[in-house]
Amino acid sequence: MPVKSNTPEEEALADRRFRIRHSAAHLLADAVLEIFPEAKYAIGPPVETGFYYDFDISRPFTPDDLVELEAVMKLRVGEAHPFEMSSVTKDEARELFRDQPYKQEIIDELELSETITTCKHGNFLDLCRGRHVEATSDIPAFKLLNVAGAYWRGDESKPMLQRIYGTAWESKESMEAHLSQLEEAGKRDHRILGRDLDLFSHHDQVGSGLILWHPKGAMVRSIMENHWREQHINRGYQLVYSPHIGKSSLWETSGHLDFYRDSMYEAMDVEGQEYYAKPMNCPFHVHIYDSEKRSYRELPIRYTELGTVYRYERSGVLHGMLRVRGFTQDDAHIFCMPDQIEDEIVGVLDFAFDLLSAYGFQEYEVFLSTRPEKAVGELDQWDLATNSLKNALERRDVLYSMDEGGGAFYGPKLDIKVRDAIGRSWQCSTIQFDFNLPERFDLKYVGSDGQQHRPFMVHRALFGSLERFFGVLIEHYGGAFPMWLAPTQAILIPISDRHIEYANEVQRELSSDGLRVDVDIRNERMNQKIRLAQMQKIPYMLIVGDKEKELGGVAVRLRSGEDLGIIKISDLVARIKSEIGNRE
RNA sequence: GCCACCGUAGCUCAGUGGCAGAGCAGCUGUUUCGUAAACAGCAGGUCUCCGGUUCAAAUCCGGACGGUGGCUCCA
Repeated sequence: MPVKSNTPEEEALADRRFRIRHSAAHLLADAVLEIFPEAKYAIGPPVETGFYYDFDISRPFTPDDLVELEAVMKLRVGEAHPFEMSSVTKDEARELFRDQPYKQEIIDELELSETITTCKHGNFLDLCRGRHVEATSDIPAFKLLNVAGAYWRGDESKPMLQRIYGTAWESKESMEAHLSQLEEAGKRDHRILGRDLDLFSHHDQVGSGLILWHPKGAMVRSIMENHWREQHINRGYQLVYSPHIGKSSLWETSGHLDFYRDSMYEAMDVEGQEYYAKPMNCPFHVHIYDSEKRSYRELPIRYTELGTVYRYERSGVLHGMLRVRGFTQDDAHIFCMPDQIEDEIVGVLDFAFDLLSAYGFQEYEVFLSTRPEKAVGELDQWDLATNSLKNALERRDVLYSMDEGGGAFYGPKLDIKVRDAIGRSWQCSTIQFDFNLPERFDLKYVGSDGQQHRPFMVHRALFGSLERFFGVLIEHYGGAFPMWLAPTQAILIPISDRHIEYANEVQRELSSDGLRVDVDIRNERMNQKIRLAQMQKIPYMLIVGDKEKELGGVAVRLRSGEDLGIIKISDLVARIKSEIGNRE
């Protein structure tokens, strides 16, 4: 279920790539200094599929500069300079990099006990802790890709540097494969498919980060929602609904106005009272819990809602459906007793993997985040919660990575990332403990001992948000939704006008079986109709002409291009229904 | 928000100071066709918006809004 750990061969390749990319970064800095001697160089690490290097330079780099820089780098590869590491003292390092303020800053932060190492190739020297290839000639393939601004140390109060991104590989073939994967990812871009398939749009006049769901996108969403709702009811969740706004006192009690205000929209005045658009659903669910005295016999209580929230996101971070300002979380809050926690977590894990696998996700990465420095709640509660997360993962044999100190201030959490059809990871599900809200709202239940107790509270979302998950799905499927999700499952293509009547007849029959079927009655040739259906990625094209009408069937073409020949209507219905049932 | 780039018809894009363009999509007609684009005609624009320079601005300058790639943050 989760991704497997690496074999020794994979580890060796990863190490080689690290060295190649790190070395390529040195070549880049070398080239930049050659062409722009006044440039200050900052840092240049290897990253997942390449490397980057940050520079402070009087004018931004242009695409033409990249071409020139690449040429210098190629020259260095040809010159076959060895990479030579040496150790220096802190004072020597300061002297070597006396004109380089960013290097000085790094040197200042190094402990005295640490060995400071430098790396030299040709005339270029960099502060560097190492792992390179032998010589500049050992970089078989690289390419500079783009330029972007990046804050020094990722801190927006610090100066903005110019970052050059590149990619580097152990062979030309691997690089070509990577570049064509980028191209493939480009073709799957949900923003483009969203328009081409008429799924959703944005409009200037509506506002950035706000989605308009068109009928086809809304059809897919409503199928997802129905399936989701059914699953939740089966698993003992209770559906709730809550409003989109709430009074300031609610957000004061919840603490959102203290801790989350930057992400909330300004208050609106209603008869002298301040109301806020909700950035989260939890305070409402908490009040439903608190609407009567709760007994231990009622627990666990699981409330769930497709709750639409509004969060202020800075304009630069908005991205299609993946990062928006108004979105619908598939939220749930579980209230339970300490001894129920572990089973609840196991239940959520099973649910998450089950739901995600319905969408064709088979590989996951799981991250467990523990207590940060600043946190609320008792230590023993944190331990109990963290251990129950660990135990649940172990009971289900799920491999996971630890993110020590990466939890929220109010509780530890589990995040699940899915791996999509072309190998990219997307954060979806999250399971978070909350020691803060039960305290702030003074939540209680009466235990078997007749005493008042504080319940544990767990937030969880499986899709994360419908907008984001839908965007991921579009890219995962490349727009070709499986039968159960396809907004149009089949399209009838009459060969000439005289076949329209029969096509309509077949459509009525298929529709009465609950299938989503259109008829292309445009005055166009069959080829044109097939072309449109192909581009719309409709699973089944049903061609009807004289032969089909006579035999009482349809000629079936799949979007893969496969021609199934003439099939009887009843057989077709059975076939489609079986695909829907299997979520193929 | 910050850095860079971009904004011309529904979409993709030409047009570097002198009459606003093409392909696809749309509409009308002709055609009635066997597995990825029939043919013809028509229509479609405040060149994102506001201001400035100029005899003259899609084009040059400033600002706003929107988008793209990153940074920070995150569902």
